[in-house]
Amino acid sequence: MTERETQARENIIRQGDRSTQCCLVLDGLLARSKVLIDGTRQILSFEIAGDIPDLQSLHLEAMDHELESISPSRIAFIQHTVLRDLLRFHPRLSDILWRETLIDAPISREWLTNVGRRDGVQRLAHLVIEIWLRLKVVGKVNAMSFHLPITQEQLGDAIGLSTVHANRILQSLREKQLLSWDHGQVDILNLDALAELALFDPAYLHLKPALSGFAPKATSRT
Amino acid sequence: MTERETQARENIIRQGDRSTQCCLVLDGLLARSKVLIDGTRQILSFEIAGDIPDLQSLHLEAMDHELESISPSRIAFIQHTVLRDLLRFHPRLSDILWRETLIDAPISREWLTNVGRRDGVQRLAHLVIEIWLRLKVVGKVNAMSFHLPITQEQLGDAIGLSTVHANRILQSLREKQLLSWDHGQVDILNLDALAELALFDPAYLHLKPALSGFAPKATSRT
DNA sequence: CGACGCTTTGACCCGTTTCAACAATGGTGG
DNA sequence: CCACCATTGTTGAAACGGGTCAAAGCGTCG
Repeated sequence: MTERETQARENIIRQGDRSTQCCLVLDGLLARSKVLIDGTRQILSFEIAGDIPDLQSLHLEAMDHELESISPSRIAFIQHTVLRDLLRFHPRLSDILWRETLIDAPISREWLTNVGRRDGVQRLAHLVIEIWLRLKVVGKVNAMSFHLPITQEQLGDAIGLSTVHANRILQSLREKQLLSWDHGQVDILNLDALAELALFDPAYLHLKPALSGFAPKATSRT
Repeated sequence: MTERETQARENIIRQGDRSTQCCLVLDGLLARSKVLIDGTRQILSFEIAGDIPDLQSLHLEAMDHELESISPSRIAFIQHTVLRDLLRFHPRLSDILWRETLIDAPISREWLTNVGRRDGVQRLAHLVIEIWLRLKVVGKVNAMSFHLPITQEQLGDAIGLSTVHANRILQSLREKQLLSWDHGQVDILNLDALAELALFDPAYLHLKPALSGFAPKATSRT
């Protein structure tokens, strides 16, 4: 097991790579993304402390997407062989890691729904709440504020919008007094309104109930 | 283990359900989908013979999406308890099933990219090729033709478009002589052109190389 | 035959993209 | 310490893709 510091915008794993190790995010912010031949990019997820973005490489041969650092980060690498030995003798751990990889898919599906069926304002609101919740679970939020050092271009790539439009949507949410976003410092000013606007339902994150601490108004009357 | 025949448009598993069993598609066509509070729907994936759509329920408590039959289908149910007993004594099987669940995420990510970064024509082309390839692997295609009995409303829900626009895009692909689509009978008339148009790269399906039998022109010159 | 579900069409509207320019910021080297 | 350059954020105008609504074809089945 080795540890490493990355700079911002560093490529960690490339599409097509055949990994012999998994990486664990200790601190910082990474993103997984797909780059199409025409150069357009879709960010698939953000990876924060505690995430193991490429755990899938344990069973899938080639990486099907890129993994890059957004901000300077600290990551640990664990050899597949080591991990496999561990799993052989600790079946419980196997289940835990299996569950871990399972949560990838629900999040991707929610993002798919986000991009496919919500408009720009909703998409941004939804993303903000997701990140806030996930950061909260690992203790990286300060009440309603957190640090998300992404550019508006990256924001657009995450929610399937152009940079310019991402900017305009940010402004509209600021005008509505729903959030502030300045130099990567995000502040949720009205969580309930934001959640209702985004049609946010935290179920897809599969958090332990106690950790969620957030019962969205919008979905409680089903 | 029990077996069951479903009709078309039957709900198999509901969002929020806590399953005690997994289902295996023996024949037919199912879809997973999310329904937002405002009634809009996003289809997340199509499930064909050989798929185990809710294998995730083995480790995740509640379902985060719906599972419905599109056409009359045959499905088998296996109790979690039975499966868990099996896994305890056959660690190899555990790995195989783990790998199976892992492929969910890449497909969702590709769909996310599809909806987020491709235009309508590309989205439809991409979907058609994916289904064709997956059906081919399980021997359900006849050369370049296959059966995909979905309505244009469902098609729109899958690629994040309105029904009307899905219709118009279908027409444009027909006019370009790229495919024909009549009463659920799909015929790919020009695979290469379709793949290039869609920027299709089959890597995300994680098929064994021999099974793919398809090296898209568009990506081979990277 | 009539009803129903699905496909197709037209017209109009709106969200989003694109392009281009400009402002703010921060870092670099002279 | 300042001039310069590269990023990033912001704005406006015009164009376009896709959405919406409503009505009309079409096929199938009881």
